[in-house]
Amino acid sequence: MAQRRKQFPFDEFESQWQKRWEDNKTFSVPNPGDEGFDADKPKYYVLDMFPYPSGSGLHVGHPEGYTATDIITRYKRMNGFNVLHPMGWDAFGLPAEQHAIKTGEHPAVNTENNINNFRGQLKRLGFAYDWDREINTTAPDYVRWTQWIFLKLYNSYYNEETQKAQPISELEEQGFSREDIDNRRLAFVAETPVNWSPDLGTVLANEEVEEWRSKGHTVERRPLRQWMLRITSYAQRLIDELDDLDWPDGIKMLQKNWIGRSDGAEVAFTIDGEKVTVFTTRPDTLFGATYMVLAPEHPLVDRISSAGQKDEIANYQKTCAAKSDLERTELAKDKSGVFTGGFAINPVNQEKIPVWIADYVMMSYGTGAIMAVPAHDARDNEFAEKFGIEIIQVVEAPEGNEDKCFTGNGTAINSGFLSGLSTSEAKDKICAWLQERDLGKETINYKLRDWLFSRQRYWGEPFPVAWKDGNHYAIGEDELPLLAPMLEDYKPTGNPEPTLSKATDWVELEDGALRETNTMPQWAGSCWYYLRYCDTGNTDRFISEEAESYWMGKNGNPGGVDLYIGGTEHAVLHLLYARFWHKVLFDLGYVSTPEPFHKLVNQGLIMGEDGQKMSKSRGNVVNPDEVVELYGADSLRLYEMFMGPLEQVKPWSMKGVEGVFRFLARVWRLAMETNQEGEWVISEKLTEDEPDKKANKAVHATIKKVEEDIESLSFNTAISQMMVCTNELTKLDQVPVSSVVTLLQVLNPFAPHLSEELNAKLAEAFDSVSSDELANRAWPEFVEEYLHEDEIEIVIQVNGKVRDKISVPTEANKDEVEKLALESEKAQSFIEGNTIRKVIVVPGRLVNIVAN
RNA sequence: GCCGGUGUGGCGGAAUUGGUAGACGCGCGCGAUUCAAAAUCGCGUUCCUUCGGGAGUGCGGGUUCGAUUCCCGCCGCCGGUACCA
Repeated sequence: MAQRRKQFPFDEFESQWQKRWEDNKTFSVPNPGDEGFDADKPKYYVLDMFPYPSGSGLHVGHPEGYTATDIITRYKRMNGFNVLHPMGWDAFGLPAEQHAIKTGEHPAVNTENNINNFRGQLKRLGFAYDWDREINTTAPDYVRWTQWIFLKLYNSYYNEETQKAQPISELEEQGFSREDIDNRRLAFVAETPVNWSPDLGTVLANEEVEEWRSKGHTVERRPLRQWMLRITSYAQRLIDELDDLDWPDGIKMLQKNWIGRSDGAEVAFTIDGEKVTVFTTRPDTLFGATYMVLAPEHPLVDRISSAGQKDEIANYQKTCAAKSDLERTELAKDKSGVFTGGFAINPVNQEKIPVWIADYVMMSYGTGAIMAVPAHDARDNEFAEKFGIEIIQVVEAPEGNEDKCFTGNGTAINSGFLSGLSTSEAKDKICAWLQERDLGKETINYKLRDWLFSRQRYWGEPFPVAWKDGNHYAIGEDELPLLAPMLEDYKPTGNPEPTLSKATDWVELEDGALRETNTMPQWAGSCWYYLRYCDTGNTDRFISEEAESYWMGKNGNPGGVDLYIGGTEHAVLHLLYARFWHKVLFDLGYVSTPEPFHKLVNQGLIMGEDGQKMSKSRGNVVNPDEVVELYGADSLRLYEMFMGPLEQVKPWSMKGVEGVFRFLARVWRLAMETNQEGEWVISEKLTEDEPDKKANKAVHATIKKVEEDIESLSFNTAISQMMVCTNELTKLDQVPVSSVVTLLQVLNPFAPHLSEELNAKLAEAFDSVSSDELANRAWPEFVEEYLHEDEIEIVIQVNGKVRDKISVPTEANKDEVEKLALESEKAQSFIEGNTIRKVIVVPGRLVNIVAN
């Protein structure tokens, strides 16, 4: 069977250019102090979310973001920036460990294989990464600094007065006890109810639970002693400091909601002389509190429940404890609860109200106790109706509101000294009243919990910590990295005992101390990788001061990573964790900005050809390798950028790939044609004559448009403009070489292989064409004059409807245009019989004649 | 439920501060080239039409000389979150 001739020989030249870039280190960028570093150039740091090198290799979603950053990288380089554009591997993770359990092969081996595969795939797409800066989170020289940063967290506390992290040694100097100090570390041990997954053999962070559950794993709540990171101290800063970031509003909102600030008050009730504090966001409704609810796990439940209720209470507590979170929320829409037999005194009116326990109140939020105001809270209302508890209205809704249970702002009624006040006035007044009597105070609560940081897996960074006599202590920085030992058997223990505990030789230290056997979660490595890229090989520091200050510093910029592109799935995980670590490092003086990522862009998901999410089971997965094989890397890159707006979700189309492939072939044929023997030779149509007006206009309009579109990340419209330009040039009988080369220059960031290849071929044939690589040249400047038209088309509307189009000199003034428009016969035929009321002239666009 | 996003031809998608709706690409149709096909090139392609025009950007209103764009009220789809007091 005859081989179908390729429209252009991408399979021959793409790999050659890739090799050349690699051999010449075309995209390596020196650091301050290095040879070849040009301090006069401004810096630009473009970052991709680095991939987890899975066994299945790259999918089409990866090149979407990576091509976008690649275009920016190449474009910024051409515009005189020192561009940092690195790539690496987020390589700790469960699949490699599962593989080890199955085969007995060390996870590092499997990880290495996967990385080699990923690297090869990325290189075949021609990305302009500085491969000298490649990092791997599992490499000892990386683990070393992850552990080092952990020790910074361990050895710091949050000073509430200065609102920043400070060295723990300050507390030692102030004579705090060991226990107090340990309780204030940013990395600390606590026994709390955690998310334990028996089949994964590890605990999970709140942020991770949903993901694993959706993959079919069970997750249950269980009290365990674990390492935690005090992210809650940063809750307010993590909200406030979002303001100056150039992030999508949606992502900011997601983070804010996740952190979940609510403003309210704590109010002290008394039960049998025992003080019980509740948290409420509506202290103004205190007069409407008709019962109180404690969380089933509330420590006071035992003491206050009456003898007659004890059994029922105990039963209910047992049922709740056995329920998973899922059952307690999604499945249990119905309210349940038990009366304790106890009564609480409402401080504002001394009313005795019944105290219940119910699982709609969570021990982990607020104080684990609420005052229930069934008239103005939907949940309390439902509960009160079910159990027949009194409902007292204390807020009058504004006119027109008919809600059965009004939860908005209104006017206080039946509320003693608050009656008649607006909700916000009443809040202020009651808070002041409570505060005066020492019965309560204004409080802010956050949904955010401290970050559960330990895992029971093998394939993660060990904690640089050991235990002796029940106390933990940090191992010396000089002992880092602390690497996990080889194991015969990587199987989880099946209970919360970490896998590493099997390595008894490793665990037991000479002085009788025992190593911590938990490991860090996969997030640890990604919390600071963007810093390591700045100074990859540094063996003295995680990042040098000079490198940090140049790449991450302000230098007249907003500071931090200038552009960060990745998927939305990390909105509340990686992006929140990394911001937290960065702020700690900032407080301790290691980095120069409070935020790591100045501008964030989320690329939209690429769906399958059927419009469904790509998945193996649906059989709609597109393999990028196959696309490269059939159409070349440039086609894949170009297609993914042409599909639609970067941030939008969009379906794949193989026909669409063919479309951009055809476009590239047209560009190719602008410069090349086949001779009698069927070989590619320089096109006869090319000329070294000066481009005429038409050619200049086409090319310079393209420079302008592509430039604007790259700046706004509107790659799809930039490509469409280049298509227009190519079509225009193709139509010419004589094609000016200089015009073609300029088109190749603006196309280069998008389709680097083809554009370089053609430029090289043209350079051989024409003296006027430089043989310098396009990648190293300056971005062309468009000439405004070439864009100028002598005549422009003006639309003539009558009563807002287009009736005619006329050509007028560009310089024509309003009156002239109006005059010409009124002379239009077509327009007149529509005006006939009516009087002209008004004529609107929009210069350069249209004339609208209003007549009736 | 709440929060966010989104809705434009047969399809992916374009449209400066409100100013020619449908750029560009796909698909489709017709033609050229060819022994034939592929590839390529050219033309056409929102719908309706009595060929004068008329309608049209999820639906219903409003502001305006003029609305895909601004305002009010609905509806659909996608994502996040879910008893957070």
